[in-house]
Amino acid sequence: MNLPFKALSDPTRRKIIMLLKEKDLTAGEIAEHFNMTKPSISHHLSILKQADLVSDERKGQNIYYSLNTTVFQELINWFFEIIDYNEGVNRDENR
Amino acid sequence: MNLPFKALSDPTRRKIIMLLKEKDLTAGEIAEHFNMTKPSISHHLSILKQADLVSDERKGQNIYYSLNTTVFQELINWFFEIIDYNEGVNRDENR
DNA sequence: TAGATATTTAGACAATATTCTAAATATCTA
DNA sequence: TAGATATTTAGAATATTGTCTAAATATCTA
Repeated sequence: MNLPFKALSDPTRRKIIMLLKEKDLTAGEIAEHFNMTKPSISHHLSILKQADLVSDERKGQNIYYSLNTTVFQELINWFFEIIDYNEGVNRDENR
Repeated sequence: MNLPFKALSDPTRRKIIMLLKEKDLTAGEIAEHFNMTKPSISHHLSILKQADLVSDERKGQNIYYSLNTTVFQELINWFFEIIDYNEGVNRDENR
């Protein structure tokens, strides 16, 4: 749970996530949205990948990035725990 | 939205949140749970406070810290947007 | 009011993170 | 296979963050 939180702590990476929410994009297309070099964006993508928040797939010369919703679900569960949301969720208290 | 994400990126601060989820605690009681000096914990508390994730209230010599669920709700909404959860939420698509 | 307790503030230092340029790797196409 | 395009890797510079010690502030009580 540490890597995803670290990954989300940077605004550039959160913006990348917002872009990928709309549709899958190549590393180059992502870079176009930022005032930053491609190696820097590549580094951010690598951190998102390590955190398992995105996945990548090469198609010819391009590498397409896409969102990995699984870890986001886990994060949402973490937050629910904080605010003690427990309707419909398996919890000892409900048994 | 930047401060809360930054605040949550540190494991010590997330552990503090987990402690406060159970009950309000003084700065000293919080510090007892960590292998770290009190000034360091105080600094972490200050970051959580700036991010509006916790609030503090002095009672005599002690300062009690407690969780501020509002910002957590906003964070959950941010995550819902990512995974495109939109039941019961006001969205253009539903109009 | 002096001393004890709880906590924060200030300032320094080391560890991490972000960004850059230059170079390397992978793939496509003429 | 040579050159073009897309992307990553390596390494360095700078900025930010986390932690510490020492000192300051606030409150309580004898």
